[in-house]
Amino acid sequence: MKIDKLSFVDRAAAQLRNEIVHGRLLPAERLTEIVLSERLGTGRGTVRAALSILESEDLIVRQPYSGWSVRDVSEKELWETYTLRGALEGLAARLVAAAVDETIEAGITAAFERLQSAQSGKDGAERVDADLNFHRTIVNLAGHASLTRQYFGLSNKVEWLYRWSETHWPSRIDLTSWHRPIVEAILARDPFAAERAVQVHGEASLADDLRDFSELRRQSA
Amino acid sequence: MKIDKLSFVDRAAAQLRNEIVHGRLLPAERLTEIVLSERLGTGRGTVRAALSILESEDLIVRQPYSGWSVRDVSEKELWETYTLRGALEGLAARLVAAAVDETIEAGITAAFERLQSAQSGKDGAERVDADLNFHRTIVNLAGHASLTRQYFGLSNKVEWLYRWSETHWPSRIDLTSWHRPIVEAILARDPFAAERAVQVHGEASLADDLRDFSELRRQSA
DNA sequence: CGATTATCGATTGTCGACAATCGATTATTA
DNA sequence: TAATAATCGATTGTCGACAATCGATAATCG
Repeated sequence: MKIDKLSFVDRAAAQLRNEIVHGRLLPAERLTEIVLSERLGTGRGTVRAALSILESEDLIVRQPYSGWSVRDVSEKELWETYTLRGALEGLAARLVAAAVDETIEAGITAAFERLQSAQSGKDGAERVDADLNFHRTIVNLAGHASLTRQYFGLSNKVEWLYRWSETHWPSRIDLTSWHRPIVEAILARDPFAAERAVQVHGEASLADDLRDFSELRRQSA
Repeated sequence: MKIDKLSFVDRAAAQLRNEIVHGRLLPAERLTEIVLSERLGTGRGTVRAALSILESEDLIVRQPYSGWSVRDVSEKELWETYTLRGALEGLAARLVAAAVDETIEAGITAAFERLQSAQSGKDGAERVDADLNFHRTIVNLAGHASLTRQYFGLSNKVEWLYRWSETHWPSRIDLTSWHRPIVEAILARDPFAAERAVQVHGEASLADDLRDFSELRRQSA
């Protein structure tokens, strides 16, 4: 019988990824292999391999012979992440809209309904989860393995930035109205409109986050 | 003084990447760490880290406790790679077209002129290089670090598939006419048209490669 | 005193040894 | 004999030790 438990490396990577994305490891925070090795109870080589994975996901940065650190947050980082997401998710939306069937319809509808519930509820964390889930759902329904793979890393960055901004400046955007155009375009089987809706959504999200961020900058300055 | 020579890991990764992209390591070929370790004259841990990098670039595949192998070529692989390239390069073209200045104009023009020279020349390898260079130039001019990074890995896959098809079925497409619409849209500072031109080009390239590939399949069957 | 060089502690880079797992082959047994 | 279990060689997974490099600080020298 084949056992498919995760390797130590994958588990270490998952834990560190989680800590970064949820802000328990702060932006620009220094990461030393031996310290992490002791904290995670695993060898340094293992930690090193895990850090290498997170580097390939662009969550951390390495300076040779000097050290690793969590990426820093900046306006440019926000802009790059959101524009990139627009491009990948735009492709996904186009593909999904061109291949709507029962499965896709059910998946999109369920994700959108979850958004609506979260919108009326008071749970801030669930709002964030539902939002991220909606976008990931679209990508996963596109039937494009490489895209799903690429998007995985990017969506972690999005989640990281999203939670960061949410922690410091909780947003009150209307999840339902912000996402409805995407749902409608997909269900209308209009690839071009779906791609466009995703891009518009991305630009609006970016503007929203950028406003929060510069406000935050102003306060701490 | 700071020495910035590449680490053993990076050098090993570069060499293996090169061998895969140029087809010296065949699609689906099995890679064993100890063998590579002896061939590259470096430790197994180093090779392992290099393989891990190549895996994150989607050039090779790992099966836990079983081994590594070069990715296999398939219609789906071709479709995914080219559609993904279209999305990323589309974003790049849009950004470039929206920010045309002397530098961009010079860069695009130079890349296009190289294409034209290669077109009239007889050197098949130079045709491929010039083509790949043109696309990479657009992305590099977009001023988008994350995009450049993501595109790096993807462009290696494109190069790999391109050379694979070129080896087995040299193409005689007209490089100049295939790329001129992109150049014109960018120089006309029309972001929308530039993105569209890139997508159209991508679809045509895909169709071209797919035709070669199925022909190859037919022959070996 | 200012600039260059040597030293030192801390951290990463590299390697080989040992353990865990896999897949195939052989042995066992109902 | 066919199905199941034990064995074995090959390969990957994990770890700790040692070497290389960095940045800062102290020492040297004009």
